[in-house]
Amino acid sequence: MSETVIHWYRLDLRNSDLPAIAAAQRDGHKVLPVYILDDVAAGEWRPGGASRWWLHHSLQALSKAISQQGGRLLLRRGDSAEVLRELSEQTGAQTVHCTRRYEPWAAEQESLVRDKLATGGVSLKRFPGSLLHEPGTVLTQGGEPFKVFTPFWRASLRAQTPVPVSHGPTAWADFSGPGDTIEDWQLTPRAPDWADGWEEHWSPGEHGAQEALNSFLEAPIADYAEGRNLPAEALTSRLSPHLHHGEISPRQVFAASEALRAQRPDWEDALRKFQAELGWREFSYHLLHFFPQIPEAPFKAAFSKFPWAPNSAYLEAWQRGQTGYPIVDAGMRELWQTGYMHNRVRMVVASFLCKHLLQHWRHGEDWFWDTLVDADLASNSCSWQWVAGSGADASPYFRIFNPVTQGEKFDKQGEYVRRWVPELGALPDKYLHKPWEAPQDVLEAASVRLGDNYPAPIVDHREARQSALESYEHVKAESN
DNA sequence: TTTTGAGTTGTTCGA
DNA sequence: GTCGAACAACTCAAA
Repeated sequence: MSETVIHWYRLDLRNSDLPAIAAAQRDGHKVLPVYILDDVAAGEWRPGGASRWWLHHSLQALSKAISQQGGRLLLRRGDSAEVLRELSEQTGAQTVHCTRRYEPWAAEQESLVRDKLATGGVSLKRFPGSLLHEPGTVLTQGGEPFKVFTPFWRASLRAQTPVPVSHGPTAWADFSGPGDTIEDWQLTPRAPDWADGWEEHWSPGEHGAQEALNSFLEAPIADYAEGRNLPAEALTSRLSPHLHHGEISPRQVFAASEALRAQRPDWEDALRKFQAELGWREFSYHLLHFFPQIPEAPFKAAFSKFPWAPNSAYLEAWQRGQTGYPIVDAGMRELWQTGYMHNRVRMVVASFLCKHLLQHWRHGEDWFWDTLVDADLASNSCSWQWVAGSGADASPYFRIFNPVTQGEKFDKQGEYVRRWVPELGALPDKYLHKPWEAPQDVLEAASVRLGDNYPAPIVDHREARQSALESYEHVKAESN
């Protein structure tokens, strides 16, 4: 008689390349799938608004896929350890499987669950599945964690090539006990529904993830090396929310890119660059594992003395896309309207918040956490620290993005700015990224009234750059 | 242990 | 308009 194993779904919302499920199949067990909404355990880092919208749709997709295979995804809310204990009691399951997570709170949660289950003689088995290499397996020759990306990624590429595990259809267990419906959880916004229309931008779920990968590798990859910097173009993979929720695994993405690399030597450069983006995700998780303070405190201690200049009006102008710098405002509005922002623009807006406005990177981290559909603790916190200069292998302090130059370089025709900042739509290209330099008659012809229907720049670039450089001098003095 | 080479994504200035 | 150098010095990783 086959045993029942509980699969505790978390950020592994798929049914392929899932070692935890593969193991249950191998042993001939039936699988009872459960997802538990446990906001208390996650605390401050429970999913933000945009992520909850994604989670809602991703769980719907997973639930549908499992039903089509004759199973039922059980939804429960509450303390994970308690829910799992109760379920194992009700079903007689001796084992709970899960895919390992690496956030400090989640690692802690796994220990608590393991201990609680153990009191009833039930064991928790944790499996890999969300990374190419488990943290701790890629180390320097001295056995230390890498703190620089390039050597880390080179060592990762030298390590055994990660290959997806294949498994067949799962034998889902019957269970008729009570469960919530996804609607009960009210994960999507109402009044106002700020996510209205997002279904047009995204297809959450395993199927959507595979489609995104396939269509990316079919064509956009060819121009990726350069094209990935152009925010108006659809030349990035947009896989980040799928990867975050585990609808596709990095091993599947890596394997697909390796297969293509063997076929298309002319895409070598583009594919290597794309793989390196998976590398940054790996590096962030690796850093979070070894330095669990990263979401809260500067990686470089000297930065705890950085003279941030809190200013809620600046912060709010940035959040609302009202800084008067078109490329910054376009990015912040894309974020608010779609739950996403192009990578190039993320760097520009982040640099602007930290360096031009001298607002603490944690404000940016919090805002992105709430508004991004791909909000991921590891990537988000490591990337904010990278921009701020306080992180591992961080951007040098004197690297301060000029929002005008960035706009003119990567959004030459102004297509991106016009899409998200329509009030500037009629300005000629020449002034689109710096409307304050346009002659009065040009502004009038374009119906742009600075300080009225579009803000004047809230800070002067040259002055802001100067004071940022001076602030960093302060950090340097502190570290001596 | 010491030394050496290298380090995601930029900007500004002056020739 | 284009190009190279300076920016400022430090830490990391490997030889």
